[in-house]
Amino acid sequence: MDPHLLRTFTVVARLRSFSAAAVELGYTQSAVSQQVAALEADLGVRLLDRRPVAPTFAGERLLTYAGPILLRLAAARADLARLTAPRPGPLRVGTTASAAPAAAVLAAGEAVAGLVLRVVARDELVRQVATDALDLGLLDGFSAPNDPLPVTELGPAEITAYGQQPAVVALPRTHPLAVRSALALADLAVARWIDAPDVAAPLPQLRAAAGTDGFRSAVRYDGTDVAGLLAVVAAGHGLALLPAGPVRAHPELVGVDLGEPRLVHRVELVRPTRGGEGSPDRRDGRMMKVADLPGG
Amino acid sequence: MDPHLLRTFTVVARLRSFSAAAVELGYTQSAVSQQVAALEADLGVRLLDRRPVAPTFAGERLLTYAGPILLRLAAARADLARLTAPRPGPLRVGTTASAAPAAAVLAAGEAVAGLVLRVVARDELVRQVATDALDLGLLDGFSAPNDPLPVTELGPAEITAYGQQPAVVALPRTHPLAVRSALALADLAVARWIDAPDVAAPLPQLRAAAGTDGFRSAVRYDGTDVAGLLAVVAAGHGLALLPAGPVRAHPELVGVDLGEPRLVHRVELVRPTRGGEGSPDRRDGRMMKVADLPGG
DNA sequence: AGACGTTACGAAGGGCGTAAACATG
DNA sequence: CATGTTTACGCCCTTCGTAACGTCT
Repeated sequence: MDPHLLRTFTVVARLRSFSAAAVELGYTQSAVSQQVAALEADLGVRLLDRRPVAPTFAGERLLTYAGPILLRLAAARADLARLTAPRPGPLRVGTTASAAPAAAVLAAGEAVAGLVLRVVARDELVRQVATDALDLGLLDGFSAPNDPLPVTELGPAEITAYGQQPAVVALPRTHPLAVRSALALADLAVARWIDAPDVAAPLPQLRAAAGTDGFRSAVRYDGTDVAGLLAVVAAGHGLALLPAGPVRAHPELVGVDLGEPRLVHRVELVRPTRGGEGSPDRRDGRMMKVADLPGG
Repeated sequence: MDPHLLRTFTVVARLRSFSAAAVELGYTQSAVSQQVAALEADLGVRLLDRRPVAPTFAGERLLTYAGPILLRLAAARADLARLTAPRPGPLRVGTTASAAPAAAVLAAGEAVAGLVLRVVARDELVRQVATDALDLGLLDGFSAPNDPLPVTELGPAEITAYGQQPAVVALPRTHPLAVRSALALADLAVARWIDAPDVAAPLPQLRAAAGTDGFRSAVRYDGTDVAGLLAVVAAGHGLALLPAGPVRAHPELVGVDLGEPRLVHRVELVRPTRGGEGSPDRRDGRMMKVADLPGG
């Protein structure tokens, strides 16, 4: 299973075309055809249906492996390259949207020879730090207090807690529950929620944390900015679990604390391991107490 | 970065000899030398010191990537092979030592055309299920209630909660704390502990969960059986955090519940994904409520 | 001198491109 | 018939083994 073939296969599957893949990869169409045939012969399974081109079931399955494998290969190469020649140029910091305020603070302290701040999606962030497209990443998410965020490990990367703040249920001031001082998550399962996976706590995670079904939503918010979502909540379209900071700063909203299970909004720092050897035991290193962040 | 070269490199690094690696891999010494040279040329770094043969710093680094990459490649191949031809023969169930009782129960229900029960280490278990050396695995560990155990993902494997039981602090009956009905983990940081990472909750995990240092130990227990460790605790060598079942069954020991942070002993079922496509969202699927197991 | 890794060289195999054949709508 | 994939074939490059050559103890 040559990574070369694997890569070609993934491109063909993505573009759903041998010829388009050939162009993207700089091969002839014939070569691509041969590579796919070779991979299929090696594995003894048909991976792609032709005309129209689409992955078979086995092909879909292989795709779930191929991505991580190719990513790790790239990460390994990038890591070794970093060891030999230190990169010149500005510090490239990546951040997920909701961690951007934390990134700004961090960058203010570190900025020396220029700075590039780039807002990227969660998966992209880890990928880019691993492949040396970023020097540093800030990742946000929701978890139990002092619990690490789930991050797919790609090699010896250091992931350290950077800060956390309480997560609160965002409610319009006029909402009947807005007067309460605390709310149990399970009691909110029947409420109407806004599905905003990139900003608020994802609804599946709420279901898991509460151990119940529910948390249904009629409104989906696909943006990455808090301000927009806050407006949607204020308009009464539904609830959302958000970092306390921005909710409390909004004039028309109330942020109500969660009783058990408590959740926090957490920011973690991702960076390539520098001095030490091997990957640190993530479980040990990350469940420590961390300073609470002030603003969102 | 051909996996072939990667594999050769890891073998040379492990055996610390080009010639021995050549024998193990079925190549000539010359070929091994050329492969290593090719890999070094490709990456632009010296990976091995010669005479004596030992990985350089960059080599050590590469080794941390190579293992997972080669494992995933093997897992992918095994997975696709499983899709095409269903394996004949007995059901091969692997289990970590402390999950063996659960495995026995499970096996009793499933046994049809023979059964092989194999006790293996934690890492081996996941590895063997991924590479189709096992059909099924039972994995144990300690975590917060209803929290998944941390398992390195190797592909679309289904990891489901199988059961859990409270974790208790094992104390000799004569111990001053044995009369308490519950104990806070943080208060036990100064006690003497037994370091038994394969049976009891690992001390680093306790430190992490309590958010404090401490949990020092003078005695280490390297076995995988609970009975032996229970005897060591009964002899007064120190404390250990263990599943409630076996502790309560021991005549000379008392098991005291934990206050916050509460911990449970958990058993999870690992098996290759059957019908569905892609890997299920682990975070969603696994934080569900699970039945409590009776015995340990 | 002996053990072990490297280098030189020739043979076999694999992989790519060109071009012709083939399938599908 | 047009578009797009596969097959045939020749060339080149890679990689292995044999064997001669360093080099360290």
